[in-house]
Amino acid sequence: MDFIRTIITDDIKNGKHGGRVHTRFPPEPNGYLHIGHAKSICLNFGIARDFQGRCNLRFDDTNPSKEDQEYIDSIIEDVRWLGFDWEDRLYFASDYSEQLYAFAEQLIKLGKAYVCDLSPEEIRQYRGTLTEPGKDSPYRNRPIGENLELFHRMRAGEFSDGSKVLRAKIDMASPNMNMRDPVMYRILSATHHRTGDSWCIYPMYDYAHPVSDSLEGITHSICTLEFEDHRPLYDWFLNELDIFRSRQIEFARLNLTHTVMSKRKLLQLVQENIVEGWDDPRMPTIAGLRRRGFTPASIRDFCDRIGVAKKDSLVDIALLEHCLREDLNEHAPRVMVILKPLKVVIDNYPEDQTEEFDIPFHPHDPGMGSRMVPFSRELYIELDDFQENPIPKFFRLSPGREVRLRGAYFITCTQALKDPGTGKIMEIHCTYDPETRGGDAPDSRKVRGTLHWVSARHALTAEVRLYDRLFTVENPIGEGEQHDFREFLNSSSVVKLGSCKIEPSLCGAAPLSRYQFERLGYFSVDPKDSTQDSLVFNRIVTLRDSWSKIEKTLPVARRQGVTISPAPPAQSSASSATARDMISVPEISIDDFVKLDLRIGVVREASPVDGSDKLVRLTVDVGDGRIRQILAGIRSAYQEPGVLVGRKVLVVVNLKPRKMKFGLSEGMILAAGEGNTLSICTVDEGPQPGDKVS
RNA sequence: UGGGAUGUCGUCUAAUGGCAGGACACGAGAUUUUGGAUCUCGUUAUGGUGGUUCGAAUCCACCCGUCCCAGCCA
Repeated sequence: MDFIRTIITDDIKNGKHGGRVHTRFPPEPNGYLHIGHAKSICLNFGIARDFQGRCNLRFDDTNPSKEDQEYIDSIIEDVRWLGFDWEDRLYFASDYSEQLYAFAEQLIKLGKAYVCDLSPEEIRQYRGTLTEPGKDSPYRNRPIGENLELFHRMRAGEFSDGSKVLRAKIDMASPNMNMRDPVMYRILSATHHRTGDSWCIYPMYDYAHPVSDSLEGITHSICTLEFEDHRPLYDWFLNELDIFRSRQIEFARLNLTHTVMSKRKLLQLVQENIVEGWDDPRMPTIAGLRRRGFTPASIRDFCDRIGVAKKDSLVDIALLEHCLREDLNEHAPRVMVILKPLKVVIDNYPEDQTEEFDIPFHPHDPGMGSRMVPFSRELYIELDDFQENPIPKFFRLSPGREVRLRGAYFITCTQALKDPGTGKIMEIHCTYDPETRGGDAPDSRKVRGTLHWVSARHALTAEVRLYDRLFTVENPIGEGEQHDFREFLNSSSVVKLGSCKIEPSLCGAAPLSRYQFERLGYFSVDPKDSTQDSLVFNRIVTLRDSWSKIEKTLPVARRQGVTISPAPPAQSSASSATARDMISVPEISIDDFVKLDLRIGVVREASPVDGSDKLVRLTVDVGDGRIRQILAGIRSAYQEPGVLVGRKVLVVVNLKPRKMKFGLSEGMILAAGEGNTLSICTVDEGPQPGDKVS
């Protein structure tokens, strides 16, 4: 149970509010809701559900200059879609205008509020700073009668925008800035999206919110951490007015890796056409997630799992993806779609023959039924499922190899036809084994791979959009002040494939319906760009992919099926490693690589590590004023590590130190090669310890 | 440099003076007509230093790190 539910449980136990629990979700209609709001929605409505209470939907519409009906509509749609119900309790702070005004008059009469004629600039100056107290406004001690009269005239429209405000009279010397006579009302001659032109003064959040909560009998007013400093003010208004006392409780807002959450930055992405609108499937907005194909249940599950606390956090988007896959795995029907088609001709299959296979929609849920999938002599398979020179551990199709076509037959590749000019594979030829109909071998021989396929003659063509994370780094706004978050945009966050081959059962698929494209991921029908005869699919999320992990650990050259020929010794003076040595480094992106801080270091000591036959203990001076210990697995090449003393080496210095059995290792040194051909990259002259290597 | 918060595995989150647990991620294995799913196993944490106590993530003191606050925005 989270800390808020603990508080509420205690309140109920103590009979507070007669055991009544009433929350509210209070969005300002000035933007679209995002997944961070979903956390708040799930919290507020979830608490109401758990404690047999109620939750209101209330729009905090006190600033007509930023708000719009469009946002109200989208917010209502989004909260509903997430699966929550406010019954008849849809409220607007603007509905309380008269009450808010009357309470303000009451505070004036109590001598707790005054009309102030200072300009915005003067108010700022009078407020003081974080370390110095403010000073009283010259209008602070206006007589009550005069305040009342001026406030009436403010409402009547006698003064220009910004010329006067109503302020609470609290304490200009408070260490809490919010208590230094905060503004309660400002003059704003703007047309309000709901109240039109009937008002020209509008209450500020700090005043309107506690009063609105109180009016609605909200028992627990849950908001985010940045309002913690406002709580004394929240309580002050309710106390001075002596009205129902709601209790404000703050929790940490949601941050997600590989995206941004602030309304301002999301707006920027939209306005600068970095994305295609608020509902772009890459956006973390509810509208974007919905269009992408996310299920409301997976978002609710995610919000349950991230918990609620007061610590600032950055939740791994992998958790969201996990919740999605868990839901979709259970509920999405399986179909076969080829993203990048490669034609396969089955030479021993009769040219004019067609047959159909009855393939279930779900491997473990017979209740989902099945569909007939046509098969013929010419098929499409995935381009990636064929390699002429298969790399290690690749167990799909290659010349001479047998694989299973899902639910159909075993086929064996006999030949690959290449474009003589480019060497590109154009078409492959196979034979099939009629005895393996349905995908089982009568002699129970095994194949390593099972491929998805689509009959060429029966296939439909569709567009498929592959979406990926919007940003390449975990926290685009946390990379230091010299960086703009747009620097980290993922250039391949969307890849649109125009001529994908889909199985005929997909014909007429409904907008937003979700499928698993076998071996590829989960996809849904784009509701905006699909038409009756041309479907567009969005990739919601890939399948978990253990192959890509295997692939990443393979050396670049092997992965591409390149034969490495021995290279001549490198001429470079910066390194004694050869080109051949360098090529077998696992691939990382340039973005990853630039994060490495490589420095020249001088080896001061080098000795074998007792108890380890691989490690060498080095102490290295990298010019930062202290000597680092580095444990390196280079013993095989340096039986007598002493020879390294005095050499200049290349050190990665910005790594988190690793605690090893034999001590702390504070860096890595660059080495190349394998087995006993391994050698450390050394530098012979020029650079000094601490020099940056680029 | 004022005030308010907050520090537990890589990440999120439990443990309210008594065995530091779970989820995700990661790794290994089994299984598999999706390199999916499923199952089994595993690695990894109380910011630091003192103190109180039989016993401290928890209480106390000091230190350190991070976040928020000087809108007539919310």
